[in-house]
Amino acid sequence: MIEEGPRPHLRKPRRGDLPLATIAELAGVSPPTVSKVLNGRRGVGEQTRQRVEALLRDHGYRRRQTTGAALCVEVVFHRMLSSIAMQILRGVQEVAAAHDHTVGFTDVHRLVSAGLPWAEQLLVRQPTAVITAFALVTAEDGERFEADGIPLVAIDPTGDLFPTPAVGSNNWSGALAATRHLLELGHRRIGVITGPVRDLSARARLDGFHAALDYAGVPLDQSLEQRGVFTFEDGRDLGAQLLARPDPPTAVVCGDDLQAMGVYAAARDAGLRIPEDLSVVGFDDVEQAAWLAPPLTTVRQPFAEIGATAARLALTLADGRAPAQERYELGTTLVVRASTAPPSR
Amino acid sequence: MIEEGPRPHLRKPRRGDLPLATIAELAGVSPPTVSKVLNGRRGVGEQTRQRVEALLRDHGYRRRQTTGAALCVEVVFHRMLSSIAMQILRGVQEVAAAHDHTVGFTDVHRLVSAGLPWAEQLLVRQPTAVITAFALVTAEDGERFEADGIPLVAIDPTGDLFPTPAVGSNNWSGALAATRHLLELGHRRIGVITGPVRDLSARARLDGFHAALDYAGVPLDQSLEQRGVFTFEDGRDLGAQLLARPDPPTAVVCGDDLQAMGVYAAARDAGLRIPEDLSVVGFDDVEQAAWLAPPLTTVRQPFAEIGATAARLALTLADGRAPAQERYELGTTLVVRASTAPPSR
DNA sequence: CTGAAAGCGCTTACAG
DNA sequence: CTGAAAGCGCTTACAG
Repeated sequence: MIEEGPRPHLRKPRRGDLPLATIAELAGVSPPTVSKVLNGRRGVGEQTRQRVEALLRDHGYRRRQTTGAALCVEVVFHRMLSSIAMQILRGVQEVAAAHDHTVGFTDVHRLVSAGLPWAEQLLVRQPTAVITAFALVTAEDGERFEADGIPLVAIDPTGDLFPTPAVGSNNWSGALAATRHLLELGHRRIGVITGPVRDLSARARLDGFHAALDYAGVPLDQSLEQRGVFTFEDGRDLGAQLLARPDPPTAVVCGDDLQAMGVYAAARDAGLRIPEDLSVVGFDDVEQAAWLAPPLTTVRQPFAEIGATAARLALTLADGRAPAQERYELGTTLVVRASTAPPSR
Repeated sequence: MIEEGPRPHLRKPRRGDLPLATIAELAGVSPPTVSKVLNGRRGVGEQTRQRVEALLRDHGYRRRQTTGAALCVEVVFHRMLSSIAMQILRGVQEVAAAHDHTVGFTDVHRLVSAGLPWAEQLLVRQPTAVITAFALVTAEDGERFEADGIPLVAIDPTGDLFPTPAVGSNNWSGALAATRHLLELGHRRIGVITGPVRDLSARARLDGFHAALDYAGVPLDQSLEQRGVFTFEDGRDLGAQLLARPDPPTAVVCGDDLQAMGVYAAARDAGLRIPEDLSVVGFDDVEQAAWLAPPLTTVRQPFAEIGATAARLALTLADGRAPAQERYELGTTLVVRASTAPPSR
């Protein structure tokens, strides 16, 4: 790095641009006196203190000479649905604040899309710990953090290719509960729209769906299974395909709430009423789920608690202590609202 | 603060717990050699380097001895609607990253509710700048940051009681455009649901609404004006009151999209179709607005650009440069979707 | 309250 | 590649 002199347009150079001795000279006092003022020590005359303080401020000096890295937990997202990301951030923040840490936020979407090394950015800052809430963490990324002694905790990781501490929720059980709910209502032709099944969470949900059918002795109809990504558009388009079949399903289990909203749109376009003509179940329980018409039956993930657990785990590891466990899978809850009813046929 | 010795349960003491000279002794080398390794200088044998690196790592030392405060822009929220907060954060982050800054996130809801001084938390961290995206900043808060030389930029501030640099959007024009759109469709009985009119933004929207009626020569009917807060529930409840009137409005202008969603619910409950029986206009253009049935006509606020502008302003001030202006009001856009149509009567 | 002197921890420049 | 010596910037302990 090239050493730059103070840039002329700066009124306030960064702290340290001028040695403390120069400040002392400018103030007409000795270096020890400036040092005392800077560190809030007693034993400096009020006038002297004010003169020195003004100079320190003008030159960008700040109280509390922090010598260590920032006490900060970094959370990394990759274009996660905003309301979910926010809940996770709140959970992280609550725990971090209790440990005198602040929370840093990064959305690495563009970096990752461009194939750039997102980890470097975070390493420069040297946070106490890093929590990733997106899937694309490689073993190499993990090693970079390991080498710097910064613990990395993954929220809902795609793969378990390398042994990162991780926090997620019980996707399999959630999908099982959702599907059982439909079976108990009497549905037998149940469609499913999944997220990318390479993701552990999407795969676990699909498996839970299959398991419920299996337990109930309902044969699996592969033609009622649609795979897509976690978007409104895929819910709408794949939902429309299911509903356009000669023998359409009477209910649809969705990979997440966004897809469920898409299915609502597809049902409207097909002239079907929910839940009279079609039952719909989502996954996540985002805030809007309760505001839909009809309010959406869905599987709640405890996002704030996931964030809080990830933060606790990360800070425990940063402390060099052994955590109770390195992998947490928090419970999901079926929230029954008005989008599910017995089939009319 | 009491000086603590290293806690026995810590495997990795914080950097600086041990002087570099001790590491040198443990490694059987001289302090200069350790210094070279620590700073990545050349001229150290490979074996020596590895031995020293291992020791440094074990004792929590980290490369890049950062002596300054973290290069970080802090964004402070107060329970802001998550999808909006996220868009703002993304805008801030883009600009911050371009200036080698990271973004810190704080939701001060609990602190503010408890009457605790939220500013102190941020001052400890000594960020380059602070951006507040909530209303409750007092002149005293402003002075605290001023005293520490940390610029404070407010997003969409409630009041202009003290002269903080601020970034918002043109609420008045937006509401004017929304109301004109309804007038052009032929509506004459137009209801309005507002946010707390103490807030500048809510007040500006109400004034824009009034102005549009005024220009069109449509007399103002005070009984069609409902005041509440920016929530789904208030939209639903106040919307229901409007619709229950003997002479209900044929259209409703809402304070934000959340209230508009509430009005959708109220219309459903009243057996009214949107837009055939009732036109609805929102404000904000949150992501879900396009997914509603019918998709919501609303006024878009450029949240990401607001965040980016706030970050640019904050970093310019932190640099000690004079910004082009200290107050920015970005343009809003009417997005016409399917929730508005000519009145049936 | 104030500062000359000593000290601390790290880095730099240079000799081997 | 390595380290004794000098140096730098700040702080501490103490004398006035």
